[in-house]
Amino acid sequence: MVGEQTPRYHRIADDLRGQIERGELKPGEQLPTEWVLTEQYSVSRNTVRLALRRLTEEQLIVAGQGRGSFVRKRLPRAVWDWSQLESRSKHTSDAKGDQWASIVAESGRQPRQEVTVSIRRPPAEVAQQLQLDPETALTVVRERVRLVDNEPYALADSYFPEELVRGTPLMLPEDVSAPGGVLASVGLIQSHYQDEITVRMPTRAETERLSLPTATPVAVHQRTGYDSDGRPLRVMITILPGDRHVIRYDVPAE
Amino acid sequence: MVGEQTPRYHRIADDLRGQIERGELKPGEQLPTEWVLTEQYSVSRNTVRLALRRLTEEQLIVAGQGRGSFVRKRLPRAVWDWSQLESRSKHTSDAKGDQWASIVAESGRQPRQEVTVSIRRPPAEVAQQLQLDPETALTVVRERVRLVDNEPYALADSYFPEELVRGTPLMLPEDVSAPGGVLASVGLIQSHYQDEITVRMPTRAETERLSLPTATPVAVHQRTGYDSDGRPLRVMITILPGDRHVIRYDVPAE
DNA sequence: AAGTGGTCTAGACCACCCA
DNA sequence: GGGTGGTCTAGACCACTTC
Repeated sequence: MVGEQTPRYHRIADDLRGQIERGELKPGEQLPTEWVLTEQYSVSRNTVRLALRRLTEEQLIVAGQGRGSFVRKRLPRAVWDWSQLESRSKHTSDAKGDQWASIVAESGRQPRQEVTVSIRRPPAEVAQQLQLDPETALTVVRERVRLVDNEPYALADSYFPEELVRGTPLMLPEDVSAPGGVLASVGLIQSHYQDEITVRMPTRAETERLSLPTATPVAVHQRTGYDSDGRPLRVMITILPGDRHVIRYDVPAE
Repeated sequence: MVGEQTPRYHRIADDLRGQIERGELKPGEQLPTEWVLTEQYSVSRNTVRLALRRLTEEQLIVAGQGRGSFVRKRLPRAVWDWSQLESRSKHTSDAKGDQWASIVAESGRQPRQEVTVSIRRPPAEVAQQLQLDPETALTVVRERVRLVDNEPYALADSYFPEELVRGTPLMLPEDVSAPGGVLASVGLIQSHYQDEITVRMPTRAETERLSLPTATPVAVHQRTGYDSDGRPLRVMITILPGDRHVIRYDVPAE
């Protein structure tokens, strides 16, 4: 009853995927319930669930306990231009808030940030980037949840060496975005960034904080800012859900 | 028998994850078989499989039919510096091959590329980037599989407007990497790139071509090259498995 | 041939959402 | 309260790897 060429749940997934791609199942529309699919395909419920899991992993559907499974709405992705973000000249016309908030506001949606500030020993990776001793050094950590229309959109955690920002407004749990970045407001000028982007599945904590659908990968964007002497001033780690973001860079060829 | 606070398979996954993180299960080591885990935790095999699937999605283990489940070896990720890649000045000492091949060779491993060339109508997204009519335009497509020690590592597909490269060596299915990039060798100078990075789960075709473990996300890196007049010359789309790569950029702050 | 993970069945109760 | 997906059981046979 089992061994054909391809597993049954593959073929069920292929069939449903085709219906979605051909538009017979439209974005936002509810799929048949698992029980109905069980009857339609004459298989057990577990087999149906394997097929649905496959589609979930492909970002085609989302399931909610007690609600049903739905064809996923493809939101337009937000574009973050990291070669422009935090550029001083781009902020002359917009002294309040950062580029992210501006972009969101322009598209008619409500940006908001929740900020918490603490002083902590940094994670090993951050300590290395900041050239600090991971055993003894302290960092001021600004953890931000960026929300659009009250939906969590990204996590952005910044780490500053504690000695650099002691006694500055950076240590207040408020939105201190400013022209040239928050560091410029306390007299520290970043002249150069190094960005590193990695891709992975989210941790469970990130899944919760970002309300991520199952099997949504995230980009981890780590930006280290240096002053003109090459001294690291800050590490910012941004968690960008893959379904909501495009990362852009403009690069001169020489 | 069921409803505690957290599902059983969560706690089994947490337990095994802890063993891996504490080093009690070492990279490369085989996990107990599903049958043994069934007895150890006094649960059914399906519950064990749910726990193992969780760890698979977190990239901690890999399973092979007929072989067993193993703690994943964390390969050092390859760093691609896209603000340096294809820079002409960086190639003076290395006339043969691109920066990617150089980096791999320096780490003592064998780089190799498989190239196939065809002339095709471009996908809609590429046509838009190249400012071509998707109905009529033709592009020369160079599809590359980049391998390290004969293991597939990344896919890199380049699209050139057919009229720009007609009759040049670009249309030969050989490795034509050259100082300043392949386009420079036929007299076309890219003065500026626009890069866009997105994150998603791989398609089934990509999973096969890259031999990806289950639930490995990929970064899609799309680079559009422009000449000094702002005319697009090329689109390169690179598929980077998340477990093997770091994308790096150096960005001047102003 | 033995052992492993992959697929599949036919049930059951639980947790959550919505009318 | 009724319906949905989430978790779980106790079996079975298949496909692949290894010996």
